[in-house]
Amino acid sequence: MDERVPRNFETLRTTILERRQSLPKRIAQIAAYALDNPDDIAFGTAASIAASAGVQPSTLIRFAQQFGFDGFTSLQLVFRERLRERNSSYDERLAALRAKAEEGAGHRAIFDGFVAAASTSLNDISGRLNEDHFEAAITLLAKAETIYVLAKRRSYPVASYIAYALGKLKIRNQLIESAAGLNAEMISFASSRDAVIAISFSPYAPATIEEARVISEQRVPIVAITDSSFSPLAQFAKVWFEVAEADFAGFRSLSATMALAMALTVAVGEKRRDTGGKGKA
Amino acid sequence: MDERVPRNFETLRTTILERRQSLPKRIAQIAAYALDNPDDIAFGTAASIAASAGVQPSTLIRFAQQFGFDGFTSLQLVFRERLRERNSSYDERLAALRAKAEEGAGHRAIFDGFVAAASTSLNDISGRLNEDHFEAAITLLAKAETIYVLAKRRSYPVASYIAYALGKLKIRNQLIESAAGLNAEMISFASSRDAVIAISFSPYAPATIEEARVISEQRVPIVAITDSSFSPLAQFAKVWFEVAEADFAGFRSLSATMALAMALTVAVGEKRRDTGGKGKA
DNA sequence: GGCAATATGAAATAATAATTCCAATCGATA
DNA sequence: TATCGATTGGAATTATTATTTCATATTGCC
Repeated sequence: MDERVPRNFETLRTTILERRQSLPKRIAQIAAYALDNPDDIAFGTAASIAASAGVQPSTLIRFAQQFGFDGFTSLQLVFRERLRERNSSYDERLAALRAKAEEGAGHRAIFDGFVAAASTSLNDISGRLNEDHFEAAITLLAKAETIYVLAKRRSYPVASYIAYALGKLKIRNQLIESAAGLNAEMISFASSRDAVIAISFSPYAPATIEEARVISEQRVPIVAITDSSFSPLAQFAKVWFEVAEADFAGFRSLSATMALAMALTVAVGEKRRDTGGKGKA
Repeated sequence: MDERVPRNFETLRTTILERRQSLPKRIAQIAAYALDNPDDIAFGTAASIAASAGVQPSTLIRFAQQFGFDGFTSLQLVFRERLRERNSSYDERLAALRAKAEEGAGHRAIFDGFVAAASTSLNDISGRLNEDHFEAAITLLAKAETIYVLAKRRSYPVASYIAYALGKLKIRNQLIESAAGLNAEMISFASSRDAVIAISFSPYAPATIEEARVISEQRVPIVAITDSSFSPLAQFAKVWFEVAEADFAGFRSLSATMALAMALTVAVGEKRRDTGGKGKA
């Protein structure tokens, strides 16, 4: 009999499929599990995998031996190698986009650069959102009578979209935008029954920070979206989110911030509907 | 001080980079190794990693503790999780996000939904951009003395970002935004030596359409970003782009539009620099 | 230059995990 | 249905690996 040890995942896979019919019941069970959950094999321990697959650890070892390995450990190496090698197509594509963009191949490259930056940012935030903070922010905002939205300059587009969406959801809101002197007055109306969404990224617009400070002194709770824990916004905020946006050509993406902002807004709208109407519960 | 344990790789990475300067020598050595060889951390044993990084295993554990983990094992989990996630292909991940979002599993699902919508839109536009149109638009805008930016409601955030970016690039521009009656007057100043970027999606804001009509009658060339060839904007435009944004919970993403807008803006800036300054060549 | 606090190395120990072993069960065959 | 060989479960054993400890070195500070 041909007693080659499958050195790579594909060979192993083929071998397993070939012999599938003639395998003992429990061994076949593991075989199926292994092909369905290769990541678990790569990371798990013999005991944990065996439990997930519904067999005994010893059976797992028999499975490995059946296919010419000398134990579970060497079988596992194949599954780990696979993970190392299989560089995700997504990241490759992104890297390619970025590379093309960076070598400056015309205007198309600029476009690719911005698409790549946006994708990267989204990808990033998707794994990074702190759910507790998210829930806390929603709860806080859902209770507010009026939601003030505070952002300048680069962050202003996000604020204006939040204001638009809040309006559509019939949630009372006030955009604090004007570069003129009306802000101070607007802010002075805010009370602890209201709430603020403040957005600012480095270099932080001084006006945003100052207004956030004033408003926090009025005991209005603040939800901040910013870019690091050292952000001056963070210290005034009840809840804050760290969003790392990738940049291109000196302009940072807004896609992650936008996605977070939209999610917050819609979630607040939903929560209000559930708890029956606006204002403090 | 807020001593959160970085639960995902990106957060950890950021934290490491932030503290890099203040870390003890050997710890820093491991930090560098970890960021350079994340796969090794994911798969190796404490001893093997320590050897590769040129330190003692105990130092590796101290490194983990320094960052809030209770030992090497829990640190390693972060590196493993990263591999797991990286490895699912882009489309798989998107599908998973969307599925989770659609089965309505709480607020987190809302967030996932918006991230998925944004990613989808970006993915879409990336393969779809017409390069000739793109070049034409850039040429047209680069020649303009003043670039007027025209958008309301949902599209307004994009317009405001364009205006911000144009400003940063020192390109004269005028945002036509006010809901009050000043727009007509503003528009009346525009001439054929200027240009317009107009953005509108169904349901098209009547004001945008009307203003586009008027301005096109003044022979001001228009670059439009809209959502279909039936868009009333398209008929007034010299060049127009079709952008299909995915939506979630009734709110469409803006990510593709944003990326296109940024690319246009920056490309125009670049073209102007190349052809020596602003205005008509 | 001396002292305290911090960092490091190396080995001992504790924990965890893989493997082996043996008894029990199952299944085919006569 | 009795029997043999193959298969399986579960605990015992062995191995590997993480963690702790403690002595030593280094650094920062007065």
